[in-house]
This record gives sequence, structure tokens and C-alpha cells, in this order.
Amino acid sequence: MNEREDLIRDVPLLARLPEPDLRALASQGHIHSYRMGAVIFSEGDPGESLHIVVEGGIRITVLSGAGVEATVALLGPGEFVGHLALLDGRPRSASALAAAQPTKTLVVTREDFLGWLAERPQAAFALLETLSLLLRSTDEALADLAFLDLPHRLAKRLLNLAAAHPEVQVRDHGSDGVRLRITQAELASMLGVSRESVNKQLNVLAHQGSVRLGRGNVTLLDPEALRSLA
Amino acid sequence: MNEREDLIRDVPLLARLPEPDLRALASQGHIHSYRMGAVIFSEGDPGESLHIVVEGGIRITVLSGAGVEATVALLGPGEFVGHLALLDGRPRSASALAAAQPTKTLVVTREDFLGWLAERPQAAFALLETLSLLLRSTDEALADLAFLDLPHRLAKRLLNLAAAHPEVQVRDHGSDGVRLRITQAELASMLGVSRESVNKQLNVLAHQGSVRLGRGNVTLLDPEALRSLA
DNA sequence: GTTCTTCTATGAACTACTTCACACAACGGC
DNA sequence: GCCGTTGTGTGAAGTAGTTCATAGAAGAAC
Repeated sequence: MNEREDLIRDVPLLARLPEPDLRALASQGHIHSYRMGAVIFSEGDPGESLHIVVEGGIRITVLSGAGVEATVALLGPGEFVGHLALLDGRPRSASALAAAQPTKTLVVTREDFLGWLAERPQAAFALLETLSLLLRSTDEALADLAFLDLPHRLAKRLLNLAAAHPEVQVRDHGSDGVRLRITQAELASMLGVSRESVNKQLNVLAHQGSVRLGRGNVTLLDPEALRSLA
Repeated sequence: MNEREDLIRDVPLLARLPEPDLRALASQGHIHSYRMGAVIFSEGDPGESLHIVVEGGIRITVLSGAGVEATVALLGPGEFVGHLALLDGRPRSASALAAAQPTKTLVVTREDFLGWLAERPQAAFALLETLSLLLRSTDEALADLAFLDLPHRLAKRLLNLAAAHPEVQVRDHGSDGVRLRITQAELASMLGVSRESVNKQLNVLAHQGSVRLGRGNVTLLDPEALRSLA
């Protein structure tokens, strides 16, 4: 129980809530396990639950018009998905897949959540603030996509991943860089460009010494250089 | 007072609230007037108020990295801006300008709004639902921008404008179309492409007979054709 | 009216991406 | 060890957008 509570406190959506409220919510959840690649839910499904990553990782994907699958986000422990369905009861707008070997999530159903929320006006207020911040960051991403070219967007995304997803970071042995565990194909579909373009731009950065490339990972060697690009 | 109340009931952010709550909020607002082109607030300003359009229109713009101004949205009567600042207290993420000749807004300050909200748990819940829906539509716009080409995005945007902004619609005399009062430059900056590209694509649609073009307006003649494109 | 400004229209040259094709390296399964 | 799969690296050809230049038409200013 205490483990769950610790977990839920790290969820941005819920982080501002008072301790006893957190405890109450955590106690209503159940832990689910998924094997690698397992479908947690699919686009269009009725949305009835919030999933908080306990262990492993989740890949969020959407299907584009042409049927191309795009990775919208990668979630690690403490991050969550399904908050929209929880609040508005609409169908899932994206699919969620277990991205890492043993993936466990804490599941809170809409019903439990709404009951819990109804008794806690303070919590609703914290949620409003959080959703508002989320909306800002989505708006910013939208503007970036419209106005920035690939070099800028890539630099920005690498920095975001490094900052926001400590779970995909690994301190590189024998080096001072931050290593992101992500493939170039995943980066490409997050940026809305082809895998080849990402590869070429990453190699430009690598020749400048800003990053080091490996199979399934990118190491940021010079965050300052990236920041000045972004 | 009753006029204000009627107005506030049409605001999507607030539409689900019970009548007496609406009345209480409306009574706290003040009407401000702006001449055409006047700055209502600027990107980076401290955000302290919600503006609900009473009369006229507001253009929301952001500055891209290269200093290019982009129109993010056009608001008509009943629509609102500043809800993010109201909820999270962060600086303005965009600028707002009066877009039509006499523009009047009902202004609700953050302080008044928060006080009002604190006494109405039910209202917070309705707001959560609404913000959640807003977040979905922004996410969808993001996916569209990443995966759809201009012809698809343009068709979709025209239909959205026709559906969501009845205030820019005028029933065209002597025709069965819906006329949108918008310039091609505005469309371009909403779509994240150049004005010339929009013009060329609009002319493709015009030759197909789906739209008719005029100075400062686009008339949708065949919404079904557009829908099958989008 | 005449002039000034805004908006639409269109073509030519350019560029940042795309897709396609292929080579090769790393890791996992057996 | 070998082989299948997944991931990276790179070049050639294509394309959807860009910018730049220029023209005309519709309103607004006077």
C-alpha cells in the first residue's frame, strides 16, 4: 500500500493533492501486469480507467489517416495515461502498449475516481491547474511543429526527453552524458518525420559532438549546444 | 445583467454550470471595449483575467521562433480566451487582438473567478470535463499537422470553422453555401503553411466546385465533398 | 473621383523533406 | 556457432512545400 502511495504522489496529474486523499485513491487501485508488446487499450475503446506506470514502460500510439502508426509519447514509471477518458468519459483517442519487458500499471477505474473526486473539492482544483498546464504544453508542441524545422524540433525533443523522462535516462559509464533509451524510429514518429531524416540529423549532431549514437540509444554530450539550437 | 448571463451560458467552458452559479459569475464581470486592432493582452503578460467575447471578434496569435506571427484561433461572440491563465496563473502564452470593429468582452478576473469557484465544487467538475475535451481537440490538431498534407488539413479546417464558428458564417444570398469571413492569409497561419499554398489549394477546390472564393471570404458549396477529402 | 492599402492570383526557382533501395552491424534464439 | 530480426547509415530520385517576384482587383481614405 505504501508503495502505491509513493507512486501516485509522483504522478503530475495528482502530485499537488494532500496526502490522505492520495492514500484513499491509491487504495482503490489494482495492479495489472502486461508482457512486452501487450495491448493495454486500443484507440476507440470505451475509456474507463487511468493507468499509472509502476514498472516498465508504455508506448502511446495513434493511427494516422494513411494507417501509419505514430508514437505520441513514451511513458515511464510515475507517468500515466487515460486521464482524459477518466474526466470526460469519451472513447480512447490513442492506443497504449506495454513497451518494456515486465510492465505493471496501477489501474484506477472511472467510477472509483469520480466517487473519490466528488468528496474532495480541493482535489478537483489541483487537477484543473494540472490540466491547464498540460494544455499549454500541447499548444506549444503544436506551434513547434508548425514553425520549427527538423533540426530545431529534434534538439528540443531530445532535451525534453532528457528532462521529463528520467526513467529512460541512464548515466553513461565513462562519460558525462545522459543516455536516452530510444530508437531513431521512435524519435521519428514522435517528431512526425521519416526515420531517415532523423538519422541524418542525428549524425549532424554527432559530428558536432553534441550527441553520441548507439543501437537503441542516444547520449546527450553537450546539452548547452542543443539548447542553443532549440 | 441578464444579457451578460445569457452570454456566459453560451461559453463552452461554463455551459454546463447551474443557472444561479452562472448568474453569480456574470455579475462579477465587467464589460471592456476595444477598437479594431487593439491589443487585449500580449504574450508574456501576467495572466489575470478571462475574456468572453460579447460583440465583435478576437484574433489569438503567437510569435514563432523566426518572429513570424501566426494566428492560432479566431473567436466570436460566446467564445473566450484566458482560461489557462485563470486556472494556473502562468503568463499569457499568446497575444489577443480585437479583430472586428467594435469588440466588447466580458472580463472576469482571476481573483473573482477563484473565489467563485472555491464555493462551487460542482462547477470545478464541469470545468474538468471541458478542459479534458479541449485537450483532446488540441491533440487531434497535433496529429493532423504531423500526418496530413495541406489538402486534407485545409478541408478539415474549413469544415471546423463552419461548424464551430457560426459567427463568421453568413448565409450567402442567392446560393445554398455557408460563407466564412476569413482571409487566405489567416487560413494560412492557422494551418502553418504559406499564404500562396493556401491560395493554390483553395483554387483547386474552387475548380472542383466545392468552394467559391471572394475577397476576405470563402463559401463552402459542397461540404460533403470536403468531408470526403478530410 | 484618385490614390493607398489590402487581398487574391500565379509562375519560377529553391529547399527540406519524402520514398525507395540497399548495406551492414548488433543482438536473441536455438 | 549460425540465422533471423531489428536497428543504423547513406545515397539517388521525387515532391510538397517554400520564398521571391509581379500583377491585378476590391475597398478605404481623402
